Amino acid sequence: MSKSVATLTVLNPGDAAACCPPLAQQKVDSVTAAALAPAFKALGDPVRLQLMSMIASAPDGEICVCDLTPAFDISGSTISHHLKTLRDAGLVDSERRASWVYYRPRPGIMQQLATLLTPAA
Amino acid sequence: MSKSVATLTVLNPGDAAACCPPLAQQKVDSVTAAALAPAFKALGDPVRLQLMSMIASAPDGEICVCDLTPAFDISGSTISHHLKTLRDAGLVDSERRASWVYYRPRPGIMQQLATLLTPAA
DNA sequence: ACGCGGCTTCGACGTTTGTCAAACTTGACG
DNA sequence: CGTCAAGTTTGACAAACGTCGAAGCCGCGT
Repeated sequence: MSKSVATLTVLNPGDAAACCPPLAQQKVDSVTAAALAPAFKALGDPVRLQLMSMIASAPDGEICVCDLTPAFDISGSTISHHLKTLRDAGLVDSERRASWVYYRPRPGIMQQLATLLTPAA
Repeated sequence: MSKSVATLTVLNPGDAAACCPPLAQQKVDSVTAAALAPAFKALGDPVRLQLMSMIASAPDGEICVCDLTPAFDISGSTISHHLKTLRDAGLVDSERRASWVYYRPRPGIMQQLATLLTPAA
């Protein structure tokens, strides 16, 4: 009911559809644009870009919110809000363990976006 | 007054600095995040994502606004506004020729973003 | 010189966003 | 239980955004 090929999986929670025609190769149709734009939008804030980077580069493949928060000068609730935005965009997953919540990058999606931005040929 | 190396040129009009450490390889510092986030933000709207695609995939390396506008259901002034956003983000260049204005992708920047999103190793 | 068509700029509008403080939820530890 | 610490949710608010129509600017044809 939803195709997944190797390292290239779906984007949004729910269905497949939106896959990865290199932006510069042919016009992105409006459906794909609507599906992919939110991911770029989520990365379009400096704090979230850093958060995403910290999560994606976490040595253990995941990182505790308690390790993210002190890296910024903004309130914990704002960090939490940004994390929710990343989650809603399908970029990360979260899991609660004991008192702490861990965030982990969602595989595939970054690859999808990278491919989209890749030069035509 | 601004370095340009092969296919990897600068991002913002004005200076270099922001280059391309694969997001998942090490934490993106706040300066880089602040420099790159606007580009993602610019791509974070469905209309602009399509516009960018149409510009980047233009057969002649450029495309007339008059060919962009009719592809959408929104007013010409809004299209123009979105194009300005893409221009301000350093993603495209524009040039007026006779009565028409042509947009062309700015080389390098897309590559930069793609590299940033590339998996760690 | 004039008008016209293509595009941008300006004002205005409702909506969304980023931020905070305060209230709430969840699990751990006495 | 009672409390405490870690995160999330809620409510509020100013700033930024997406959109439009109207006005402006710039080349071209007549």
